Amino acid sequence: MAHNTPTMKEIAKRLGVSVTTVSRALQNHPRIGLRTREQVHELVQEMGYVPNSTAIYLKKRCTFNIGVVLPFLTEQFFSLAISGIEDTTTKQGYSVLVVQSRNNFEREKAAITSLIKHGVDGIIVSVASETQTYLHLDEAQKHGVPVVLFDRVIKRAPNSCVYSDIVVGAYEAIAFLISRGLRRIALLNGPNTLQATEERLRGYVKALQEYEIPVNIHYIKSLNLTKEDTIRKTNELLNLSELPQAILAFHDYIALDSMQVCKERGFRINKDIFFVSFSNLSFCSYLDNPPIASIEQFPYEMGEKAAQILMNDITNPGSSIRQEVVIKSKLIQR
Amino acid sequence: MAHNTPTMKEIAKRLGVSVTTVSRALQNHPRIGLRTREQVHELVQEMGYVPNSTAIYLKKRCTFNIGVVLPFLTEQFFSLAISGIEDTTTKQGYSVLVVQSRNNFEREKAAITSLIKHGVDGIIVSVASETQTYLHLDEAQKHGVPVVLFDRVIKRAPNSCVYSDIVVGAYEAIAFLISRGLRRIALLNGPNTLQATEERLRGYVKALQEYEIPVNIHYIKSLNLTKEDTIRKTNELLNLSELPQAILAFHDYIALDSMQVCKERGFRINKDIFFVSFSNLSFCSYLDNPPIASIEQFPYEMGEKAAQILMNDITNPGSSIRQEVVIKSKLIQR
DNA sequence: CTGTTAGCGCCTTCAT
DNA sequence: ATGAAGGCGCTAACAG
Repeated sequence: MAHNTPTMKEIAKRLGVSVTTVSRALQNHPRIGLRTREQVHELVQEMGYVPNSTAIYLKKRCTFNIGVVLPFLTEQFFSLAISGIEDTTTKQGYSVLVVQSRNNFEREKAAITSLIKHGVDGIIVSVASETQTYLHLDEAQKHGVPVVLFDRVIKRAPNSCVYSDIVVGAYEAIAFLISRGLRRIALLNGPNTLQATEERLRGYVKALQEYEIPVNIHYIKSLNLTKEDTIRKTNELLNLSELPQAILAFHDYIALDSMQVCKERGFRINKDIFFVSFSNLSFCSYLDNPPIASIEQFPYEMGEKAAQILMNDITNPGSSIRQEVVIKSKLIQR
Repeated sequence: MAHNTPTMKEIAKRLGVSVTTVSRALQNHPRIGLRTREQVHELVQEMGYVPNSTAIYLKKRCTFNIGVVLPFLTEQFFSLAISGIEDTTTKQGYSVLVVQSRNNFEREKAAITSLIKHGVDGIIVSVASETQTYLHLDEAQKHGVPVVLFDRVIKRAPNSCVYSDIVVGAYEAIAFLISRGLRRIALLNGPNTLQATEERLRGYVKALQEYEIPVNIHYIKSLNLTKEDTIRKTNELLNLSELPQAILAFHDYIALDSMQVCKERGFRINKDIFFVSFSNLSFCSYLDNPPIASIEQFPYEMGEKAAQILMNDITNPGSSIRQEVVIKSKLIQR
């Protein structure tokens, strides 16, 4: 329970100077004797002195920690986003506190409270599928802790946010399938609480309408993102008298589970039924029959951008205006 | 740059009591007026007071943060381990600072220094493939920050560590292949710096010897865990006049890349050449031809155990004796 | 039951 | 060029 790092006080004592002098030497303050500065730096090396950022916090009011709250680290999409966040924040001396919400609203709320308690200087959030409100984000703002949302954003929230142009992505995916001569296209969509769900639907409908294909309500399923639900809804699609020829999945994980159901029921992937999905996860390249296309959303870049905005909000608390950044997605054919 | 959380001082002022009283009320100190306590709690709610753990740190000498350093969050193995760590530490009010080393020693070293600077109470490390020394871990110990290693451990290090019984795992994997009638078995092993590499080799050799199969030195390759190297070494194996019938891979990611090379060169997976690997990653179940067996290493449990040991080291700094915990692995046939 | 005092490690005026 | 003093938010003796 006790860090025993040497303190400035000890260095000062061994050098027979005041703590102030040591402090200034460490900050390369101009008005300090060259000789003294050198001695201090030597001793710092020798004693392995590390400044106590916790104490600095009390003065400067910042911990150089930021918090990240997201559904699952195990989804590559999010771990890539973390990498983007980490790379831009560490450059500025910030570390990253990671908490998983597991798509549970209560956990998400607790995570944010906990992060505030731990004194983070800012928070980046990708909300849980359950989350329907942004009041828990307000709490952070109230404490002067800026919040930036990414990917799973709540657009009516007052926070800056970074997300990809899902409507366009979904539109292009459907257009691609239609160009392949497919017309009966189903949509395994996400939970209705998510903005991203609505946008996929918009792109889907838009493309169908443009190509004058009637929208079949039975082809549109809303999932809660659990495996069981994916299996159930896929079976519902496969039980229809007018079988869909293709499925646009909410993301690759959903596609994978759905594809498995199809295979088990004797459908040949990308022959009897085609798949297109979001995320473009790298491991799909190992599949014999991956989705024929996937919408790359550049999670690393999204994390990067979100971190940049947050860093800016932290550094210039005054000038922080709400930003909405759209990362262009890209349809990758396989 | 400024958290504007209400402080105890303000609560005290509004209630016309001293800060101490508020402090005690908050801790449910026995010697405090019931009435006062209630008033304090009410005001805390109303003002949204959150204790400043940074300030508490100065007294208690603990930040309730722990650091985790590991190669890649994008490897499911590690993100599962994080979940195990997170679940056991959050129970005790600790948060997790995550830093990725990307298998680079310098990054790992910098990560540890940074974590110390951020005042973490303890650190959990899975070392980079490049790492050959544990001197950078000593630095933490010197600062009174306990360190626990997991999975990628350095066993001659003075730290507690948690790892799986790789020798047994490799042995069972090879025995399994032999029981399938395969005798020419190659080993795509990890970098020689890792303990885990040597252990895989031990298990491999032991099994072959027990079944009186000569060890062919050309069947044993040491990889640096990059994709390029995996491709190169797999090609070397496939160029041998006596082709291996099976390959034991360092882990599933290696197996996947290696399998792809085999496929490209016209070998049929699990017909012409069989694969077995470590990790038992969930997404392998989506493959048409996954490795016929994989050694499950229970990363979640490993993280959990490492966190438990660390929590104990932090809470009882005196009684911390070096522990070495072995998590039993399990051969999963597919 | 409550208040006073001192101090955790560091930074920042204000003096010297 | 250097020191002394005060304070960031909180806790913990020590007094009442």
